Amino acid sequence: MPKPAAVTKKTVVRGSRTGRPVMALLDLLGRRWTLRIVWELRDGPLTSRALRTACDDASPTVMQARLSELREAGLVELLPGDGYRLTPLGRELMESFLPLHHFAERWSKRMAS
Amino acid sequence: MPKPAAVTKKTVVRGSRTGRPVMALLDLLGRRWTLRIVWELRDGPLTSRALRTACDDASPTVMQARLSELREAGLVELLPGDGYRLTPLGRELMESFLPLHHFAERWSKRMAS
DNA sequence: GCGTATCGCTACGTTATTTGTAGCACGGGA
DNA sequence: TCCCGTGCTACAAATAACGTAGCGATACGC
Repeated sequence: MPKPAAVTKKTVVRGSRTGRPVMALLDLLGRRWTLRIVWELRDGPLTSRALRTACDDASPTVMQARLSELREAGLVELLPGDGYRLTPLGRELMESFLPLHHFAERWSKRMAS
Repeated sequence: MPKPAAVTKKTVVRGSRTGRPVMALLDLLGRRWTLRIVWELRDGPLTSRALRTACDDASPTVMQARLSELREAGLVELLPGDGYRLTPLGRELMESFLPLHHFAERWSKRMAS
């Protein structure tokens, strides 16, 4: 097993030495594809391969790693038959991200001008 | 590629920069230390070294790379004498991030139990 | 049964990114 | 002058991600 428990073993290390939860979240979300995965799951469950396709065909290696981390973080769950979906907690995360989505629109317009 | 549209649910955009601002933001923030830098600048300007110390002593190489990206994105600026600080736009980003900060608290409590 | 398809997931070699350490040029005091 | 602190960079080592292939399991149609 190459990567059994990344979140509770490494993430929390790098992020939460000070005990601030936001650091752990910053560390978890500051990895490639993590935020994207949550974002792509906003409209419903996706199979691992559909998720991979949705995420610019990210490599399955890192995809599985992120999914394991997100599952261990209680944000994503696997439903046999339907694929992956956000847990209620993961949905909270997604909704908390919405202001950033709206900011992206303003940011884009501001940068274009 | 192998799967055109197995999931007819959303037909997700492929390519982060093909038109959706949120993808560009996701791409920018999905890099190590980027979100952390914005977060650490929330209370005022910091010198590059103070910022590095605040960010768990991140290497100066990646620090400068992120700062260049953030400056190019119009989110951070350098004031000769005071160090780096958020631009008004960067402050908007930081405020948009606050819900995620609050979520982190709930997430931490939920995970602890 | 068999062949084929999908699913979640993994092995492994190659490539890209990050790290750690050292150091540069510049400027502002003492 | 020398000493600091600033922003910033070089460069090899370590790490993370990529890309391709493939596994075992499951579910179909034949």
